[in-house]
Amino acid sequence: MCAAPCREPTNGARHVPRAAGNPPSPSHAPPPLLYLARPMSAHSSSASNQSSTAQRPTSAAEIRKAFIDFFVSKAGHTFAPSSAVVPHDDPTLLFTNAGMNQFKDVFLGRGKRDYTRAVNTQKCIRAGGKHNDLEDVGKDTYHHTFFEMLGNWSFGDYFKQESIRWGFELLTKVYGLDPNRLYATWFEGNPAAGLEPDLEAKALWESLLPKDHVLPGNMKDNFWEMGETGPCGPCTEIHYDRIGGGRNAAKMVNSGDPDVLEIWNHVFIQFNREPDRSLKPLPAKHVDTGMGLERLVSVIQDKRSNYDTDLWAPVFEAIRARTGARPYGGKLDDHIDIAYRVIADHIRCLTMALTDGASPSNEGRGYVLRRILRRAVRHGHQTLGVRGPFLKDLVPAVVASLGGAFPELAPAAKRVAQLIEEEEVQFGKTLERGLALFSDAAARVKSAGGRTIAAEDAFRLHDTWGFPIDLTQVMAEEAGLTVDVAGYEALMEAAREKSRAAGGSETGMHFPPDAIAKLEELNVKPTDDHGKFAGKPTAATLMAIWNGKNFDEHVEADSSSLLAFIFDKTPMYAEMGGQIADHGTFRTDRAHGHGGDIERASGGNAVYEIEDVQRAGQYVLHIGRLKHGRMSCGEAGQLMLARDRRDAIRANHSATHALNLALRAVAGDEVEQKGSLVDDEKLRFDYAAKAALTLAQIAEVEKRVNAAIDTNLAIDAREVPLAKAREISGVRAVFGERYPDPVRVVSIGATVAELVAKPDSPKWHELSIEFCGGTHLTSMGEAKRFVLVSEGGLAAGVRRVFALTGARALAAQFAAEGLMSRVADAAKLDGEALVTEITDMTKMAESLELGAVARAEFERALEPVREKAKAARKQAEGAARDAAVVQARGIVEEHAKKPAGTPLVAMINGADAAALLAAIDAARAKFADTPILFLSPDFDASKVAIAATCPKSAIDKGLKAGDWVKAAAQACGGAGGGRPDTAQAGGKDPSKTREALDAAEAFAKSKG
RNA sequence: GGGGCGUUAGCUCAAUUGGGAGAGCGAUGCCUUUGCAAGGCAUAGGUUACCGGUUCGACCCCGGUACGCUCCA
Repeated sequence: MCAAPCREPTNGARHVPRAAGNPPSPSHAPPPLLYLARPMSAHSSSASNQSSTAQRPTSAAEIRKAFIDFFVSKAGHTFAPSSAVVPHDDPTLLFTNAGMNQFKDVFLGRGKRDYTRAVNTQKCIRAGGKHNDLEDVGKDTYHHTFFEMLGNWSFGDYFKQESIRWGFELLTKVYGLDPNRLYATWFEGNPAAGLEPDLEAKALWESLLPKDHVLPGNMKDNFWEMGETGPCGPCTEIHYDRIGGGRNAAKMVNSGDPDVLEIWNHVFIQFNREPDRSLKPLPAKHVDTGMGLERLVSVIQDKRSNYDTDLWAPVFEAIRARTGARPYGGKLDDHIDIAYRVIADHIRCLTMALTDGASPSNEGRGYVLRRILRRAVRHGHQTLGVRGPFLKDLVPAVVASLGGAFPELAPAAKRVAQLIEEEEVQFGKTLERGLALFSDAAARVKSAGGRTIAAEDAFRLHDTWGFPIDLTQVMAEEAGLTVDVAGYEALMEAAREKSRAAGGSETGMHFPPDAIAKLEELNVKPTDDHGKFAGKPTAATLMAIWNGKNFDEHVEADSSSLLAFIFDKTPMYAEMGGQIADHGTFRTDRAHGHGGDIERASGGNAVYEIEDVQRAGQYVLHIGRLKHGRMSCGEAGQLMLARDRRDAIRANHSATHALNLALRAVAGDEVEQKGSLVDDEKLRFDYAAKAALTLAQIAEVEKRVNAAIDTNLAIDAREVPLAKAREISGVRAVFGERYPDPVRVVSIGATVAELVAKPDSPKWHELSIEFCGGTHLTSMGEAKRFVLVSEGGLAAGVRRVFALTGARALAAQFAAEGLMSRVADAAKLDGEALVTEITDMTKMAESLELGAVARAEFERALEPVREKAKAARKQAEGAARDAAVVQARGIVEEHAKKPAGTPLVAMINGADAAALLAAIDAARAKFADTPILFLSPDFDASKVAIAATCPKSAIDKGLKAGDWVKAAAQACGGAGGGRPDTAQAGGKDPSKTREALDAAEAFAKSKG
């Protein structure tokens, strides 16, 4: 049994061609390898005997398969398919960024699997958040936004020895890598952090590799942490020297040399990082390894760059075919090659993410995707000279290269391409607007004789129009300008700081994994929550009291501190599956049990109010405050949930199921649930659909759900083995969700027994049958009424509806009826009353909860009433204007008798500012060279409107309209102003109209 | 989650310090033309997203709501 010598001397002799220009190969083959692999431990030797004789994997697909096969056959690892790259059940995570994500709950001690060893290739995206490789993509040969992570795991099963030995065996015997080119690092310890060196890993590696290939590493490189808090531990990294040739590359390990690269990391999880930064040993030790497939393939295929492997070739070819660019040349500093790498990487990432249910948007992960798409589009347009949407045409190439490993790609390809195209078109529009803005800024700079685009402009282009700084720079360059980049960076930093400073704080109860372990130590049994569906008052015993840091034996009333109580059993529902938690109380009554206690003096009864219920592993935490008395562990009492709240939640949850079915019937079979939220006030349902619901469709959906309520369909829920449940025709499961086995089936209109008895009956397609662990009504009639209150877009291709049931739905219906009759009555009103009634009803409609259909009907009914008010207003305005003009004509006639050029000052009745201006126009038509000032008192509104115009001749003499009206306005308690040629003003005291007229006359004379 | 920006005629967008809401395209009508393309003249089309506030006066300033874009976490 030998490792390297069995192979032909490929890796050493056939040298890697340099990416940019081929340097001469080394002139010699490496010396024969002297190293002899030590015998594997008995534990690990048997399963892989055939692998040394089997065909060595070379293509990416074979390499991927070999990894999985090795661990499955080697030691009973279970193949756990890649979880979605969009983590549906972990809001703390933007994208799945490591293989261990789907096992996070296991490491945290909150979840269990029915296996202790797992293997897979995980779809990962690193862009945004803690791991952000986006900016590096394209510039080098090994950063990717999307990549596959091969991994194997032990959950409290094997540890360092097996992990390292199997890893070595896989690399050297299955993949045939030269052990003389492998290096391993081990954790050197950190006295400051109280961490011992990992001498076990060191010794293991020294038994496999030459001693000078086994290197110590520090906290940064060899101690892995999941996040600020959480599971962590020392790790050992395996590095590979691409050059080889007998050299010792130890110094290049972890030094950034692209030829000596980390290929596999084995993490030994044995601690938990607490919020106070201290480390606590975990109850069970785990292994978590990760090896980047793309890198491994480049090593095995003996390519210098990840992009030179068969994983990328089809995508590059698609880019070339679509854009007409010259073929990919593999050079690092060539713009066209950079564009190839960026586009290829990004389209892979987008295709995977969109397939798994994400979509570009303006926040969160959708925003990251938008940025990725735009970056790819820019490289395509600027460098490769494409016009119009083109990324969408690359989707099939990604499907072709990865569809084999990820079967979900092909069915989604069409939808994904469409989403990408829409987003490309949208970006085109944004670009156009930004371009116009840039032209403005550039023109300003040039006309001012400058050569530098101001930092403010560059920042605004970026911040408001999404123009990346490098794009602004390129465009400035083309216009012969530069950009104040330093100033721009400063503004960006200031904006970031502002955004950070305003960040909010989180509240809630921290319940770390070792608290769960402690509960087990204390012999507290898992909470029996079988009663949660019935929700009946339950006699329960208080088993543990968690105060946020420790477990207490007793606790005194204190409304300010939040506690978590664990009972032996509970009727309460913990927040899960989009249904919020129950509220309730736990009461003890000591007075009956023990006579003469101190507690008796203080009333005896103790009350714990439960504000939230959460699951932690097998335990149910009842989070709340002790309002009265004192409580101790072991004490018995009564657990009671808030019944009204529970009933409202049940109604909303059952209605959500009925809604799901109705939507499918009305909007098409492709309607797919994307999420839902059920609480005591409303229900919210997100689903994938191409188009918005029309009003008629909303009405139809309501009709169908209400029909289910009116016929009082019975609801049944029962646990069924998962495989059997999946056979039921018409059953719907949520995308990306993991279901337990057995799974609970909730059916409306047929019993679960009937479904299981005849799973393939086509009848079931017309019923709501869902996998669901929530609380439901026993029959639909209890929901009383269903009203869909709003429908809107959440992201491209995703719609969100809100709906009400029960009393709230009836109230919405009642309010709508009231509003409609008011509209009918309003048609009879006119004048001021009509206007205020319209405003009032509009405000009412805004503040009330109304059905979407009712709201639209109200708007439609109100429309003609609005028209009427509008017409009346226009007519009144016109009449006022006409009246003012008529008066003005009379005044003009009178004034014509005076000497030409005499300023005209006069009063007009019943004119507002606009009418006065019309009057002035009429007068000016007659006397083009005469200063004119009109005013009009309005005793009802306690106002005096004033307007004036001055010809140029008067202005030259110092009679400016602005000053003139001011003089008049001051005489009647007002103010005003305007330009020299026309001005308006107003006074507040109509009784002083005479004084105002006199003041105006006097002012004109003083300038005359 | 927190910022920034925007919302004006059917469309694309203007509107100087708060002082009389405009342009181009489109629409409609008429004229010119054998017809088409086009041209000429004229007309209609606005609660300046919505609700409040400040002011003599608000598209403009302030606050709130809705929707959209965008940046940062």
